[in-house]
Amino acid sequence: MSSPLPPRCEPKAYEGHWQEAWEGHHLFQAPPIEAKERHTTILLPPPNVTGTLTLGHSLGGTCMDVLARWMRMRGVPTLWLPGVDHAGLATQIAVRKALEKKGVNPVTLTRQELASHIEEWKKEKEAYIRRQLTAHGFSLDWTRYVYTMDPSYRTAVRTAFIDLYRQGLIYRAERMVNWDPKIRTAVSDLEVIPVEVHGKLWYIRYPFEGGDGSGITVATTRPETLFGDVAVAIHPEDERHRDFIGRKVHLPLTDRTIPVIADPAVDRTFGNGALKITPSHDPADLAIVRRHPELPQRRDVLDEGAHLSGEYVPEDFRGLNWKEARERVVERLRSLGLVEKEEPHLQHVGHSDRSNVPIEPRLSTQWFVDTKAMGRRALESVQRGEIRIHPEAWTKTYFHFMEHLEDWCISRQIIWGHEIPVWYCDSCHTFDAYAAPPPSCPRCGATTLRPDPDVLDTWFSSWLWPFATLGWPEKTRDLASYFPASVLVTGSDIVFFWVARMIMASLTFLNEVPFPEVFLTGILTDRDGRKLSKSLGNSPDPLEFIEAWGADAFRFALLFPNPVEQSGWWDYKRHLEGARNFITKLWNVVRLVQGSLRADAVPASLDPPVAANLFDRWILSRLAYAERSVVDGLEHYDLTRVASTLYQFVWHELADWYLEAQKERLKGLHGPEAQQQTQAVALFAVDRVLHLLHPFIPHVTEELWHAIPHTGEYLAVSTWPENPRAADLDAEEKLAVFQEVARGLRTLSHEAGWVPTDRPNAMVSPTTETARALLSSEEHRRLIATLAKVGEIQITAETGTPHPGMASLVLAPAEIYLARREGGDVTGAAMERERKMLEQLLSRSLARLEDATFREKAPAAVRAELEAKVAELRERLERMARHGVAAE
RNA sequence: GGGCUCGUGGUCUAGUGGUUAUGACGGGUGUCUCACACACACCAGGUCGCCGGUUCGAAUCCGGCCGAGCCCA
Repeated sequence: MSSPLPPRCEPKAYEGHWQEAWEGHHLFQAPPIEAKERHTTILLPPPNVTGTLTLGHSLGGTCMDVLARWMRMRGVPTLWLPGVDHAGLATQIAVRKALEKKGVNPVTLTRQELASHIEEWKKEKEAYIRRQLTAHGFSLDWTRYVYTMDPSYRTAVRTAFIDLYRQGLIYRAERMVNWDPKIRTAVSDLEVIPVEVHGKLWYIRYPFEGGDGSGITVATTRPETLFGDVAVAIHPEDERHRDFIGRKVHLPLTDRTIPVIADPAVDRTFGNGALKITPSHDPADLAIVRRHPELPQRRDVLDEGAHLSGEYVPEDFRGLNWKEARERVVERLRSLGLVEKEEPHLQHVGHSDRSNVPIEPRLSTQWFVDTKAMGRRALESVQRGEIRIHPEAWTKTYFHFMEHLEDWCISRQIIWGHEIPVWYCDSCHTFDAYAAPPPSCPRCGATTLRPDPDVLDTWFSSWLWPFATLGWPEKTRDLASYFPASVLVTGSDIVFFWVARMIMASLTFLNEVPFPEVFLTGILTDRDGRKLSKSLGNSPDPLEFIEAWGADAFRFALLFPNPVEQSGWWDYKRHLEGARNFITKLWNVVRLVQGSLRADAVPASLDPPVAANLFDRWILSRLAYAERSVVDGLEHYDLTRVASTLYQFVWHELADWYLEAQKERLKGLHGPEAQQQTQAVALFAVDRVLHLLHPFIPHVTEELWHAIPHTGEYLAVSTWPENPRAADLDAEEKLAVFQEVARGLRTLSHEAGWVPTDRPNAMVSPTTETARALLSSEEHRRLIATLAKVGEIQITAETGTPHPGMASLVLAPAEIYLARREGGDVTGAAMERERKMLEQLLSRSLARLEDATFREKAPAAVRAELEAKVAELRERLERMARHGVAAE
């Protein structure tokens, strides 16, 4: 027999204890299994070691833990593998910032020194992240922990690169790339965020060569790039400028002339319809010069840090950053009278996701992945249903993205990351990819090979996550048994960054989709709608919530009452209080049952005990319904619905009605036999509900399970109930009547101004067979009286009769009467409310029934149903009328 | 500019052709009833964004409008 539960639920008293016990007993270690054996693998998106976990991680992690624990309880070998991502650029930036704060100038550090600072940072964050994950109670297999820079993971990255390179799917090329001038690296298309900027549009006159000062006026938002202009372009059919085609204009502030050309890509509605062409600093301009081979194809005037530089820039402008340069250029043009007008201009300027500075389009030599073929396969695998995305609406977005996929720029000019495994030979001017540093050039034998100085985009390592974590390219046992994964749960913000690329990688390297199901959660934001992030400093630390409310309440609060897919502001207080209150309710439910157990109480078995009375039958029926609903919800990843079902069941069925009704029997007030029977059913219900809730709130359920009779060591690995039982409709119908009568009496009592201790006497006259049978039981009558806080309930066969001195209410199954309070007035408000509603309903129903087309076209069943309803309403209203509540 | 979502009581939300429109929070009133005031009981609060269509019947299906959000240019 267990010791009594403390009156209050104190998560701190047991959460850590169970976390240690679970891990100490290796409950979450995935067992070795055969290649095709049934299993569940859940992919934990590896958090970045850049920082620590945010609420978004808590949400996703909770969803995953629910699935993992559920499957484990069903006896399925389950792998949920933890790990962290080195997050190259993000981490490098974070460490540099931290160093600057400490007064260290990161620029003075060598590559090695900076790397060791980053390594130190990583160790610290890694430990904290692990603490955070553990504190949530996540059932991760820590024996398989992976870091994306582990030696084996390095091998995977290198193998993937070389493989694609050999197939010609990775290539090196000079392209217009998105250049981050602050960090001085290329970034991929996905890392460019369009930002609305209130800029200006300058109208600048480019005078005709040798002319009278007249010229063509171009409109530009970037006057500082003027030195890189190679032409002025107009639309070939633009009447305003057509005559100028072929003429030359003087490029202001220089001694050069450039031609006026015609190109259909020019937007006639922008400015005056004349466009300055700067091929080195604008992708659209580059496209135009490619169609005009007679023009210079390249004329760089901005360096890697977005400063004016190079031979085309006049001496006194060199070295200015783009902002200063813009001012200086405009000023000079103005003094020359070449600025015709300037107007405010709202534009979208691409900003770097990482450093938040405007992206400079820049011609640069980079490494790319050719995504055409793999993108197509990844698209088709979803089209064919080999991968299903939830919520389904995302499928369309995925298709749209995959249909417009561009090649992926994977080289980054930073130090933190996986090196590009390519070496250059300066003597024979060749390069190649190698698995290990080559001692000499295989072509010319030179021993002075130079490694590529760049590193790979972090996503080039994380896209291998589903299999690199299992040992690929080695043919490991884990890879054979636990790949592919069963499900991926992640935020909808990385569908393109990560999900799409993992699908491409798995199809490319293993010829298989990485997971059949993708479950996307919403993105939690702050009150202003900004995504929670460590760098913005707007994300609370999950540990704070766990500390204050307990891990279980925190987990439950993330899933309930709002749907997991919902993005937006998470109302902490409201959610956490609700979850805590629910857990307290559960605690007290178990405490009541446990506190009244007889010494002979035995653990619940898998089969339900024999029901001794109506309430037993009813709760077993409701429990069976809850179980079916929970399994159905879990199978459809509808975790919020499951949480809600369990909330309703525990609170409003088990606690509010079953335990209230059975309390006396449970406590032995009706003899040992009744007590024993009731306790068997109560224990069964409690045992079941603890199982059902365990995936959601593992700690408190484990704690409570150990406080009641149980078999087995841990609830975490106890057997999930899988024997669906049918509903007991007869019991449900009877209980509905029971509840209606009890509620009616409460309403009357409250209305008459009675307080619970008054116990006014009541009278009930049943009007249906069910009600008559139900109320013929002395025990039922007594229970209704107890639950409704009334005194004696007298049964009368008389109906439709007002009793002097009593307030009455006409319900469907019965008419109820309650003694009036001395001096209290009886308004009859409840009856009046009811009557109004019924009359409304009646007139609406009659209108439909009298409609000729309805009678002609509606199905017979619908008609019959409506007719029955009308008859019932009429009958009830008539009885009400006899109670003195006349129809208007 | 293109694409995708979504508009249901004060707030959040369930509900894909016939229901007395679900629940939670919040609000009001009463109660410390021996598991729980982190509770119990009762009550108030909705023309389901607007207009039109389909249908015997629309919160639900279709079209338009208005509004909000997300993604991609």
